Amino acid sequence: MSNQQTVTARPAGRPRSEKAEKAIVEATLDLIAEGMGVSELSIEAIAARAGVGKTTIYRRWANKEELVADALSTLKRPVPPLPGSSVRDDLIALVDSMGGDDNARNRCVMNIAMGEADRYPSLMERFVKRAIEPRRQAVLAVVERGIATGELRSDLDPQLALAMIQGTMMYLNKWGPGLGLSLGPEAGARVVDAILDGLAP
Amino acid sequence: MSNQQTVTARPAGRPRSEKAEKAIVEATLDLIAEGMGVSELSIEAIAARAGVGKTTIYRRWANKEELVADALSTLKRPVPPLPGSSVRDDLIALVDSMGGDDNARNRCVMNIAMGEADRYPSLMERFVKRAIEPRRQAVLAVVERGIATGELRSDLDPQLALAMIQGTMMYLNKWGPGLGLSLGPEAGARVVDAILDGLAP
Amino acid sequence: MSNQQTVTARPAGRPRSEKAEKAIVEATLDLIAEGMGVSELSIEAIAARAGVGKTTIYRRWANKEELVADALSTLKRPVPPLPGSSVRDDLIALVDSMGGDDNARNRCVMNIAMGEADRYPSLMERFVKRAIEPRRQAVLAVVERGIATGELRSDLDPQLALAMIQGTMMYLNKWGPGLGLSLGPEAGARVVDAILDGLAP
Amino acid sequence: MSNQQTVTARPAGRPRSEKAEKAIVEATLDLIAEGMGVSELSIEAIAARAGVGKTTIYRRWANKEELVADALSTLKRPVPPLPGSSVRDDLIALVDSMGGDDNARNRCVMNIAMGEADRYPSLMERFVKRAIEPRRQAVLAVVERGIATGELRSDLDPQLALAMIQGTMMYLNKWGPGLGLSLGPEAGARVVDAILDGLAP
DNA sequence: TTTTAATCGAGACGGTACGTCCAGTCTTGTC
DNA sequence: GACAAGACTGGACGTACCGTCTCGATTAAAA
Repeated sequence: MSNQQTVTARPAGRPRSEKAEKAIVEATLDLIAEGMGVSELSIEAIAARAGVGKTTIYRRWANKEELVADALSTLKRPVPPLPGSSVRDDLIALVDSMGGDDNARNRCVMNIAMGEADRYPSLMERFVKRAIEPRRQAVLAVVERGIATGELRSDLDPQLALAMIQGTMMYLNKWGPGLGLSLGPEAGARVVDAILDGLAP
Repeated sequence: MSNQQTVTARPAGRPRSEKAEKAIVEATLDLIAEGMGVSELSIEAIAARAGVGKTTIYRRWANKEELVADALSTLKRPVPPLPGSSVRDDLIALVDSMGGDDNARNRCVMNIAMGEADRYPSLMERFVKRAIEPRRQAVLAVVERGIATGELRSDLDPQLALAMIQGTMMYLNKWGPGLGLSLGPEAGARVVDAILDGLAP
Repeated sequence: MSNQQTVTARPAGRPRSEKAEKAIVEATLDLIAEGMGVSELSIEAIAARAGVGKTTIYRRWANKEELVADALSTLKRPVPPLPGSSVRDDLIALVDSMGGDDNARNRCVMNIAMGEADRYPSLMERFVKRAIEPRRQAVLAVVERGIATGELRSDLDPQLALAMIQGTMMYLNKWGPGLGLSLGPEAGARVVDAILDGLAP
Repeated sequence: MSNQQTVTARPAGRPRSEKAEKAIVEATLDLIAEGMGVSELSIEAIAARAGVGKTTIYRRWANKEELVADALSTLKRPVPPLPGSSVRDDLIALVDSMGGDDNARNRCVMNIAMGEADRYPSLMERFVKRAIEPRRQAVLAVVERGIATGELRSDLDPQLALAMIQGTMMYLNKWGPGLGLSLGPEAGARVVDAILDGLAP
């Protein structure tokens, strides 16, 4: 008689609440944004803030790191569209998109997360894969195209170029404010020019 | 006549044991080196490892961060002696001294610490002051001297140059190994040359 | 219609484990019986002995006194059945039941507890209410019945009589052994007779 | 030659300060009188209150019990002078002297001490010897004299009589207030008469 | 007068237990 | 079954005292 059969068999029982999931992720990001570091973060605090039982969290994530990694992934900024007019313009676009974030919470969370990333192996792994790697690939592509078009030196090691570009950006991101160097909208061009031209006269 | 007067009057009571202090710091570094992150680190474990009462720790440091900051400070690598022959040689010396550390434990601890640093405000502050800032000053001095002697472009923003040099080094330090770029002895020159010459042909 | 309503609504969440509660009380009594005084008793030792987390203890009792008071209450010896044949027989029954306790642990615990009782106000209060007062009431009833039936002097102050009976018993209980006066089975009658007849010829 | 010889050779070095000793005992009694039980009492608190180093306490007493026992001994009330006119008068004098104490602190301390006494073996032993036993001997002497003079029954067991007298007094001392029975000046006679006459008509 | 030696106060030492907090798991009744 | 609520064991937290141990400074008899 009843041979009703879905392809991906919907499991019996009450389905998991998407609302709860969203509330948990939001609560996690809120708490991080409020200055709570990843290790100060407590599952209990997240559950309370999200109005959710601890079980509901542990049913979805094995531990805090998994949860935080997932939560941060929801913030990953997509690589910005590149004008493509020149290597310089593309890099400026990338630098600018890195520095500014309209959403204060997101920037705050990203900064905190970056700092803690390498203490939490699985967080690191996931976070790198979803948020860092795509950006790296984009920069790498620009560099390689530049070498091909002759805009960049032909003997350049792409990885080293990458290190210069991203390292400088990250350094400024982290220490810049304390040095009177902000990554404001007009600063992108200056930074990119310095990298392109080098220090020697 | 005898108005002899000690400058800093020794406080009453039994003086604090330097041996205990040393044991605590060593235990802390050992545990960090064994892979225990700063937040996994427990005062009780440190006390047990050091063969010391918890009180003896709390008498000296208000909390874990203070202790870790102090412990890390004992590892601060001195800025290497600079040859002074040229900006290039000086920078190579600085880059090389950053990459390598004979003591495996120290390198391990430093790496872990750097990663966690900005999650612990006071740790950060102290650590920066004692271990980062001296190095920054050294690089800055080299850059400024280079501008003065004409070895570097005269229109260079010293802070921006700093960001390029240190940012690149830190990036390579952190991500380099995973990219096939090690900061080995011969690599220093390549990196410094790339920075000095820039990416443009 | 269906306005069915339980009087005391069962609270949400997992109910407290009766097994744990029992284990805690037993562990407490065991430790006291093993000679540990109330103040030597440590919550940690109780938790370990009971195989229970400290939290589980603190969830139920605010502090050591509350726990000990409750634990002792479980030992309260019921007032023995009184023959009722005469005041003398009833008092002998009461005196006898006080002296002997088949359960060595219980006697030990009671003795220790009695000694410490008045140092712990709340312990005292609870312990008196549950273990002392019923006995007092029983003696008082016997005395008052004796006055009514003419077995005791009609001008007797019942409270004073009570003091004589129980004070003498307690004194013997505490100091008797050191004076060659035990409250053995045959002794009850002698004591009661002395109290009834007075010291005067 | 040097035949100089003191009987009790005064030891070399600075003699112990009597002032410190007195201050320690006073501080101990003060703290007990302020409601601190013997086990709540801390050596550190005593030292602080007495303005004395902990060493100075431990040099004189091996532990808290020894100190408390000694401190209480300084409060021992002497057995009152007995009129000697009759057993009844003597007992009344004894009962009265037990109930009242001009010094509120002393009474308070005694009450607390009595309650805790048997939890601290050495305290108990010393306290009994110095404060309880003399009184017991006095009562015993009165009883034995009474038997000899015929004021008391000739077949009386002196120890049992003792138990009745002191047990009743102690019971009233402890529980009396809560029962509306105080050991005030006029009450002594009533109590003694009840004991002497017995409960039977 | 100068030792010499035991005392003093202060306070650090290695420990034990405190009462709190949270992790990660388990157990209810309801949806 | 998933859900919230909340109990469970376990373990680190930072505090308070324990009884012991240095310290430099007194203090008084012996040399």
